Amino acid sequence: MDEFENRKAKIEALRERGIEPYPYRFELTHHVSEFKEQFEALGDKQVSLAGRLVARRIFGKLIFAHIQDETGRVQIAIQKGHAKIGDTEEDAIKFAKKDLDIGDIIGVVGRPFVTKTGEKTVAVERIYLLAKGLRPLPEKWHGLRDREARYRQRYLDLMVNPDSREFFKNRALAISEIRKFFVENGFIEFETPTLQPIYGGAYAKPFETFAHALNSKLYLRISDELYLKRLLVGGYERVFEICKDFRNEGIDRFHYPEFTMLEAYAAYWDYTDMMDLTERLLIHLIEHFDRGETLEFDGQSAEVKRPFPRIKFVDALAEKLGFNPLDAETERLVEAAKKAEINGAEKMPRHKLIDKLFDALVGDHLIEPTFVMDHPRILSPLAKVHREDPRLVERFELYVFGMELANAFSELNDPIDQRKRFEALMELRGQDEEVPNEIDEDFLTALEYGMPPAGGIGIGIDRLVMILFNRPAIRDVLLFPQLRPKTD
RNA sequence: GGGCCGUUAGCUCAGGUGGCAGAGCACCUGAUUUUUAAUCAGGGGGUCGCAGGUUCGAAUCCUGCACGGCCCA
Repeated sequence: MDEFENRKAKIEALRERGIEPYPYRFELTHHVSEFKEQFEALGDKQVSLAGRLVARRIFGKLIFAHIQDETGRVQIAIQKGHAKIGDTEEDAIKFAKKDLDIGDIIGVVGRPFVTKTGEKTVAVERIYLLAKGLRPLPEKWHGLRDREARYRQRYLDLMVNPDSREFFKNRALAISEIRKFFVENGFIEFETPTLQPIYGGAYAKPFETFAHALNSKLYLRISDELYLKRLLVGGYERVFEICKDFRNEGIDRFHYPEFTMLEAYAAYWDYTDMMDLTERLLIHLIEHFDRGETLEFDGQSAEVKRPFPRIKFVDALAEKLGFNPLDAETERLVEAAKKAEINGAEKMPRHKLIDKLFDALVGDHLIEPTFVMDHPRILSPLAKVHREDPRLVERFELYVFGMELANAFSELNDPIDQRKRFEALMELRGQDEEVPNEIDEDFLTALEYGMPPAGGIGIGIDRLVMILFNRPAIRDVLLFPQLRPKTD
């Protein structure tokens, strides 16, 4: 009989003895961390704790075991003549030896005491089975190492790898902290559609679906930009949203088709105000999580100090190329792209060439948080033309450890110019499959009613938590990454 | 899409040149009232990712496929 069958048999045996292996409720007085923190003050007071039985050492008439709850592990001691099964008067020593298994969820009622070796322990008076576990836990010493298993069965990873449990909690706390930061800065969080009839606000291949009730094709959002801007038109002045965006593209260490994005827009701001907000946010998070002045990521380190260095897109690229990319013949850019080992350069539209060249020659090498400013106009159809140079737009991207972490504009609010930019973009359709399916006329109508001048930003939350907590692969910051179905 | 690497017990991993499939943890039986990777004695557990091929004989060599990882596109 294998372990699974063995444990299943125990369920029936327990029920026959009147012990329910899946009862409804248990009254806790303390979590493990509270029990340990309040230990001295507790004196001889009765406590009750619950958690998963994760280790057990049997000495005949005495058993030491550890239970694990969300806050940590604590030792419990079950002594013959002192501990009873549940609410009965039956001695619990044999129950704890034979009926319980490592992996079961149990509750204990008992009193604090310190062992010979000084460990804070619960002397058990009553022990309750709260949920029988049927499967053996992964190895107690090495935990669950296999990456595939950790992704496919994240619950096991969380159960046995404390690092993993801590990280995902921190991710959640970071997102709460980001929300708090924006709210404290006067922003209101709104919810905009995930299903959109026209995908826009970014360049990306969308996921498509069909709504029977509307008899129409819909797309999962690649961005929420055009909806948040409608809210500015409607009269809200500072808006943001943290949501999933979907891009039907490749998966690698830095890209995943379903990712978490923050977008925020502030009326009467320009991109310099957004830069200031971005710096403050990043510094705030680093301080909140006590990460020090130097971030470590994937074997590299970066000093994070205000103000972040600021470089100009065109100047930085021109320096690497030896010529100005804006004036250069396209052939010259193709040649440079080949030299930089960018594949498929011949077929690339000009804007893409410049984008790829920038990443390869400049962006990938920006380790410390750096603002790259004032991009060529063609790359940025939603940004306002630069107030000093009409070939550029007012835009910045924040690069950290070679990754693009944020993207912000002085938002284009001139409806005539916006229409021209969309039309220019539509001419690229066919050349570039990431161009939107059609012009969002309703968005243009909204702009025609007047949108205040505004600064806007998008921040990749997955990447942000990657650098904040030094997790160098995006799958390691996602709880349940998609994998192909496993066959045998 | 291309290159390289991996897949062996529930988990962590060994298994030169082809020759009876192993260890530790976990599990089962017994002993054990201060252990904490408890200890001692004994025991059970395998479609070696899947499918073919070569061979007297394949976990091992070859081919294809699946899944995963890393790098490139």
